[in-house]
Amino acid sequence: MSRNREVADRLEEIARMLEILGENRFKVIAHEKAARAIADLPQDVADLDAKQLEAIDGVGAKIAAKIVQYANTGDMTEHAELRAKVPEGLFELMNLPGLGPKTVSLLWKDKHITDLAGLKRIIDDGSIMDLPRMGAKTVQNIKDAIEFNASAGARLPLGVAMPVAEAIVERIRKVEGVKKIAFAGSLRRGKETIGDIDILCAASDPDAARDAFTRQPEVIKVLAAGESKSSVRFSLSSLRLADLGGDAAAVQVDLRLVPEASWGAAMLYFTGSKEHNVRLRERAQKNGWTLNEYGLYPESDDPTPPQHRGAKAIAGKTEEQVFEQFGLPFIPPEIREDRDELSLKTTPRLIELDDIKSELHAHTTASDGRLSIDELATLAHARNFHTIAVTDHSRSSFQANGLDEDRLRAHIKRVRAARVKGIAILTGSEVDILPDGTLDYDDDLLAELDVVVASPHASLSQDPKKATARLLKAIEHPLVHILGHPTGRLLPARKGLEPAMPELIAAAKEHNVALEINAHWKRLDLRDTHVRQAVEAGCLIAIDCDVHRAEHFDNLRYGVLTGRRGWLPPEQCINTWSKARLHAWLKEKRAS
DNA sequence: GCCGTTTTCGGCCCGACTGTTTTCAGTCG
Repeated sequence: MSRNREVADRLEEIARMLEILGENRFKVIAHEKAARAIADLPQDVADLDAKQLEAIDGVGAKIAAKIVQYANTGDMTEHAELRAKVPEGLFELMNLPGLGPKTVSLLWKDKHITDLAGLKRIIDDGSIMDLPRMGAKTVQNIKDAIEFNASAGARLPLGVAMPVAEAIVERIRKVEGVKKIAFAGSLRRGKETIGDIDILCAASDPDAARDAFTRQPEVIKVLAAGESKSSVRFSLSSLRLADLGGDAAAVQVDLRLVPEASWGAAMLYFTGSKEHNVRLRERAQKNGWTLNEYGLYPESDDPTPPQHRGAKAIAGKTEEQVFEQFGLPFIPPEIREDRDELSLKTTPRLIELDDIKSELHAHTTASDGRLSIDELATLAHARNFHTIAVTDHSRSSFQANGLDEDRLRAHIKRVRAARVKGIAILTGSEVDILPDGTLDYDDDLLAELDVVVASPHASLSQDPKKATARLLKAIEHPLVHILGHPTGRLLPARKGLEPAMPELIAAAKEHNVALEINAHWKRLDLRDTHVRQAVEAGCLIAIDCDVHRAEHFDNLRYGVLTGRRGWLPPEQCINTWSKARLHAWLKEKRAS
C-alpha cells in the first residue's frame, strides 16, 4: 500500500518542529512543499529511487534521501532526532488558532509548557502573563481557542458548508449598497471538506455590509472586524448536528470587503489554492509585475503597496482578465491546486451539472429507500434525466433490508411493469461485493438485470492487499457495469478500504467498468485525486446520487464538483451519454 | 532545503488584523 501519507506526515512534522526550533523559515517551507508533493503523488513513493524522487518538483537531494531511508528501514533519522528534542504535546498547541511557532516556542522555553494541560495551568494561575506581549485579551483568545478546538476543530463536509455559505450570501446580498457577493475559498474549489467559509463582497456602503455580517443571530464571537476583513465564529446548532458526522458546532466565516474594480483579483486571491496563488505570483514576478488581492501591477521600487499609491492596475476587474495577462486561459476554480493547471493552453471542458442525464444508483422502499419506483422515476424525470436505474441492496446488506433472490425476482417484475412518461426505468441491483470479492447473487440472476452496481459494504477495514484483490475480482466480473463507492469511506470518520488504486483503474479500463463518484457529501468516493488518476488513464466514470430519499438528488452537484476537481470531461462520464449510447453500453455486458 | 530563459548563489508571495506596543511582532490565509 502506498506509504505516501506516512512520508508526507513525517515531512510535515519535521516542518513543524523546525519552526518551533526557530530554524530558517525557507527550510520549513521546503519541507511543507515536499510533503504536499508526496501526498499528491499517484504512485507509491516507496517504489521510487532517489533520482526519480528528485525529479518531483519540491523534492531535492536531501529530502529524497530521507524518503529513501524511510522506505527502506521505516525510520527517518532527522525526524527521530527532532522528536527527541521537541515534545510531542507542542503539536496540539500549534494547532490552536492564534498560537503559532513563536508563541509555542516561548511557552516551551520560558515556561516549560509541553502540552495543552500545562497551557491551561499557567492560564489559570495567571503566570502566562509573565510572557512578553501577553495581555488580557491575548490570554482570553487562547482560552476561547482551546474551548473552540474542543467543541469543533474538525473540518466541515462540503455538503454542510455549502448551504450555510449560500444562506449567508443571500442574506448579505439584501443589504443596501451590496453590489457583488460570492463565496470563495476551498468551498468554491469544491473540496470535500472545508476549514472555513470565505465570502467576498463589494459594496458602496461597506460598513452596512460588515454590520449585517457580524450581527447575524448565529454569530457566537466576532474574531475580527477591520476595514477590509471581518471574521466570526458562526454557530451551526440550528442544523441537524447528527448530519455533521462529528461534533462540529461552529464554523469560522470570513467576510472580505473589496473594491469592485478589484473583484477579479480578490476572487482569484481568496479562492486559492494557496499553492496556485504562489505559482501565479512567481509568474508575475518573472514578468516584472506584482500580483495581490487588489490587482496585477507593474513592479516598482516604491515600498508603498501599489493600490495605496494610486498605481494603475494592468488587470484585476475579472479573473478572466488576470489570467489573460498571464497568457493563460480561464482556469476553473476546482482545478486551481498547482497540479499542472498553469500549463493549460485552453480552458478544459469539465463536466457540469447540466451534462448529467441519468441516475444509475437508486434505492426504493423495496430495500432501505423512502421512495416508490414511480416516485423515484418521476423525480428523475423532473431533472430531465432520460434514464433511472432501480438498484436496491442485495441480500447480504441485511441492515439495509437487502433483497434475497425471490424478492429480487419479484422486484424486477414490478420495475419492468412501471411506466413514467418520458423516462426509461431500468432494473438493477447494488450488489454487495463480499469480503472475498464474490458477488452477492448468482450470475444467472445478475444477467437478468439491466444495470449491476457492485459495491463494498462490509469488512471495510480489511488490509489493502485483500481489498485490492476483492475489488479487482468484482471489476473483472463480466456482468458488472459500475464499481459503486469503491473505498466505502465515510467522511469524516471512516477511512474505508485502501486498495492499490492504479491497479483498480487499469482493470476498470480493461474490463470496461465505470468507477463511481458517489455524490453523497459523506462519501465523495472516488475522491478527487483518484478521479484525476482514473481520468488520465482513460477510465469511465459514473456520477450517481445513491438516492434513498428525494433530497438526495440535490447531492449531485457535490459529485460533479468532485468530478471537476479530477479534470473529468463530460464524455468520459457515462451519465452524460445519450439514452441510446448508454443503453447500448449497458447491453454490451449482456451480449456475450 | 529547493531552484535556475539573471543557473551553483542568493533569492524564496503579499497583505490584513490584533494586541501589544509608541512602531511592530505574530498569526493567518
